[in-house]
Amino acid sequence: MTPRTDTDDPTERPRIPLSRRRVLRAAVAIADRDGPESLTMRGLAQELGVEAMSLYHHVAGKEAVFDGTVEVILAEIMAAVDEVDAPSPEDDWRAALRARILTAREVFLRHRWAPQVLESRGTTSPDVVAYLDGVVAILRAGGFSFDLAHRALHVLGSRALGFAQELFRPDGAAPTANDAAAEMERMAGRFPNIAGMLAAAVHDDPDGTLGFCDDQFEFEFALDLILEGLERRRAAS
Amino acid sequence: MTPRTDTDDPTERPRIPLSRRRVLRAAVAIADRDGPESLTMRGLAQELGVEAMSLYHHVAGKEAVFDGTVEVILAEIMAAVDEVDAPSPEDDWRAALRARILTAREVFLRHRWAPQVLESRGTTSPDVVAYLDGVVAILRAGGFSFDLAHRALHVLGSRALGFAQELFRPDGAAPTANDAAAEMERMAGRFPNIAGMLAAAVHDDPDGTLGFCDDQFEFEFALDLILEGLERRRAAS
DNA sequence: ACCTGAACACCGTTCAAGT
DNA sequence: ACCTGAACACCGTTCAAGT
Repeated sequence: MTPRTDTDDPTERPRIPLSRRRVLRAAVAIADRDGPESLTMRGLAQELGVEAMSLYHHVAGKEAVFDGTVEVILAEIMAAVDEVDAPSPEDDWRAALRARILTAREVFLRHRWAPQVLESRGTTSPDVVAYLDGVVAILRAGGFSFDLAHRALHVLGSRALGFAQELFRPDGAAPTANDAAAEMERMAGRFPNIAGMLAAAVHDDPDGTLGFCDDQFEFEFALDLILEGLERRRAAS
Repeated sequence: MTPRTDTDDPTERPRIPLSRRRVLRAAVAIADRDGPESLTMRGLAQELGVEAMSLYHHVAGKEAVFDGTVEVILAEIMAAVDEVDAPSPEDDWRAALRARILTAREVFLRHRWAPQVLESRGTTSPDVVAYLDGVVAILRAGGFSFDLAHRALHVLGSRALGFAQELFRPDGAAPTANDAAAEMERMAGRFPNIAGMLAAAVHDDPDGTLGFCDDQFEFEFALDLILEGLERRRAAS
């Protein structure tokens, strides 16, 4: 007898042995498709054609799986920032840092669930530290003291990794223009200033193709404002 | 027979009827004490001396409970900002906004779990919109166009509510000075720039009483940098 | 060494029944 | 109207057993 089994069924793929790497990649795939709240050990096992208990030979538990997905995302970021060609930080630290951050951002745009999972981790992963080490390297090359670089990390916060807290999230409701108009009417009473802001934005973009906010534009506006403030303090120091 | 039961046991408090308000206050109390991950419907019921199923007469389910805790926190913030006496925004929008934000921050410092729960809500609660309406009101009084006010909300992000993404969270490990030194040694190899930054910070604060970061100082530094950048753009507009 | 089935101790929630 | 007990359909995880 050959060691191969199930030869009668050609649809059965030869079994690839389970590994930590395969488990984590499957976890990222599930989060990409259904969101992180849909990630269960049983579902993850099913995705891999295996029983749930087999996972525990490769990861410590569910929390370790989430830690692992952050690892995968950060690795993707590190690979991306390594390839981008930006000005040397000695010549133009702002352009160098800007390029790094916007490159990292692209990865998070492909994995929109990742910020929430990253923030939910109790402790700072070494991969995040490694990424931030590169940020500090750029600042140092640009003439920052360690102290001012430290300030800079705090000012940037999650923006250093390319994402920002959005307090204003799309409602998802208001599918028709009429609903939107009714919603606006209601808001004008309770929230006159927000309503005025919304009206002004709609005026600038009458088709509303962008929705209320162009996230990329807002992100870059905020980033440039911060980089300018940091450069001002660096020059004064 | 009187309707009162259990008169034999004087420790049994007369039963206060359950209400949405009581349920949500108990939920906040549990989150304050044990963290939001420890909040379960069964535990919440026990805290209220009731069966789990009774809760469903006052809240739709667990997600509604979390929505409700955000409501409670935002109400606390609104009460706090109403009482603070700050410069009129017409005279000094920066001072007025700064005072509002630092007041909101105090509430989050009393409920450190709240940012994560607030961010986990899929949609923007009306209470957050009400708070931001006040922020926009200050900006408008300070001479901002609706458009620039919109930019400002995005730049501030969660900082408008008084909290910021901290990517660098205290490890909790390294309880002894020796452990910390060993940790530093290890970091110097993999993360030379972060390690240098850490060393510089320790040098400035040899007792290490503040830990690595003085959060309040960093928050205000970042806030002031942003307010300055916004004022510059307002003046130029 | 790697995988599994059955079981345990939890969850949120439904439902029919009590008062 | 408000509360409850039993039950259902899930979880993550342990353990002893298989190969």
